[in-house]
Amino acid sequence: MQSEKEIEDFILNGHKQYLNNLSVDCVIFGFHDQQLKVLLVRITGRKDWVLPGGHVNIKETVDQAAIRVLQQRTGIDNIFLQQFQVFSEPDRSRIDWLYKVLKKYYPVVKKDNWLLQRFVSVGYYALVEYTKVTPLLDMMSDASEWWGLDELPPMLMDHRTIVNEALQALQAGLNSKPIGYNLLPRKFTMPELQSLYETILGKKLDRSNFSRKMLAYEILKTNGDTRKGAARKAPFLYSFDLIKYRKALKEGLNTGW
Amino acid sequence: MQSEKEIEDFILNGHKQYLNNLSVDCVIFGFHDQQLKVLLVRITGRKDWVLPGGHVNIKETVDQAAIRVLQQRTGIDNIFLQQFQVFSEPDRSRIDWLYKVLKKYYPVVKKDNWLLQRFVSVGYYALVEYTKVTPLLDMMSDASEWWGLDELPPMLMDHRTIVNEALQALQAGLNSKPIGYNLLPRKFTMPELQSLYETILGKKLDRSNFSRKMLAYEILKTNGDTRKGAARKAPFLYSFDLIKYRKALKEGLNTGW
DNA sequence: ATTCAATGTGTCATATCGACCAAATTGAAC
DNA sequence: GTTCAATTTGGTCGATATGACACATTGAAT
Repeated sequence: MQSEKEIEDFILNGHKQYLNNLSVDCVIFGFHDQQLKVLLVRITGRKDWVLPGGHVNIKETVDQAAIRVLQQRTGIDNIFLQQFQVFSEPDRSRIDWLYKVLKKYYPVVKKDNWLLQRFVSVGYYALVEYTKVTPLLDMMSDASEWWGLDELPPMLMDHRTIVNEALQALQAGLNSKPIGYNLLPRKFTMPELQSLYETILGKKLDRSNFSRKMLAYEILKTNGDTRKGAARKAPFLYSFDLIKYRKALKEGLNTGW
Repeated sequence: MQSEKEIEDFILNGHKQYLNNLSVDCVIFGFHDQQLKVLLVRITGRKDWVLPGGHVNIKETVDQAAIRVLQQRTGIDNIFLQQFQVFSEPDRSRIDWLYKVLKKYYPVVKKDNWLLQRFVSVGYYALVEYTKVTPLLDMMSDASEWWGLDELPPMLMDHRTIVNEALQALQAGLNSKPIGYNLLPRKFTMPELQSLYETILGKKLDRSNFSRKMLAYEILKTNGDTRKGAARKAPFLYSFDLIKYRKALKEGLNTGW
């Protein structure tokens, strides 16, 4: 993926190719086993985890930088992502720590290296279909795994905060962003959709009423196929009617006024 | 406010004191004559207008930079402000244009000056009480005025876009941010509050139902004082019950779920 | 006294909500 | 094959909220 030579070049000459004080961090959400998960990365030889992130090329927008990072991490194109907040505490970068890590890879690195400056980070949350992701590594990381939101490992810098804020943004966008569409497989059952809503909102919803409401929006379509395989009634398979779905989201799925 | 010497120092040495690729732009909203207004600034000797903005000091957060800009522009402390989006098109900065303007002030400026780099800007919207604002100038601007949203003057770079996005963020936050509180004077009448809602939402609301609903939230308090001065029944003066108001906003003023 | 807008209250049809029940359907157990 | 358990799906119903009006009253200015 990245050669030693490329990394060396990145460390030494990255300041010419990337914006020097700006980075992106991505909270990648997936949904599995009725749980929201986030994809985290472990720095090679370290025990703490970080969010997948990266720098902004001088020729690209911040959104494009985030898309690039996500593509490199998950192997997926066309990921839904949403900018939600800028994180800019002057001392958020843990420069002393980063210096040690860098020095391990590239012993002659100097203290005035561009990577050891202060970085302001643009926070994104991304939604992916859990099963489609193959967590990928690069030379700076030796692990890339899904973690349940309730059992997150120790995370570096302010990354834990970023996850929390991302979750809030996700909750806030439930009725106006295509969250169901991007987090579920193309075909899904009503109970699966409900379970997604329940985990994001953190509360139980009435099964019967939920179904009625979703169907009333007319954003779902089905051809009558069912998901068999268990000793119970086989639930119908639905998929989103994208045209109507997008239209409905523009108005917002609920609120008056 | 700023001496020639200070400006010269800013141009020549600002790159040591401020982040080199990051700025803030503020859409300052006020409410007057039943209209939303934004405070714009005209560059000295130019006819186009820009949003009040500024650079981020290496020791401050982006929020603090925005607060500083707002304070310098309006003379008000404790302004409510809300980050809403990052603007990062690589060519948004109109560097050629900026070069000409700079050169006018400071003829020996060079093309590699830090101000002529690409800037990513964090967009904020701010809410102020219209009457409390005294638009202030600095040496780079020769006018600072309120403009109605329907009659904005030509604006430089992507600032018109930023205003549009800010308005959408404002609308989206109407039920969860203290918008009424920050845009209206401390005491206000029910018709004034309704008019604010109507202009932000861009539609008429039923008077009777609006009043009933607002009072039902129990976020308003009154001591029975009225606003006299017109040939009609004097409307009651209300103010927000901050404790209940904040609590209500946390839940959101409307939606189910 | 007259005018005018603000306010308070009421109604009424309709929509929505939440809670609950009944019917239908599936694989598994026997 | 029949029965059973689990779960989906659809229907009911009362309580509540909404939106659109109507009507009476108030109080300040002139």
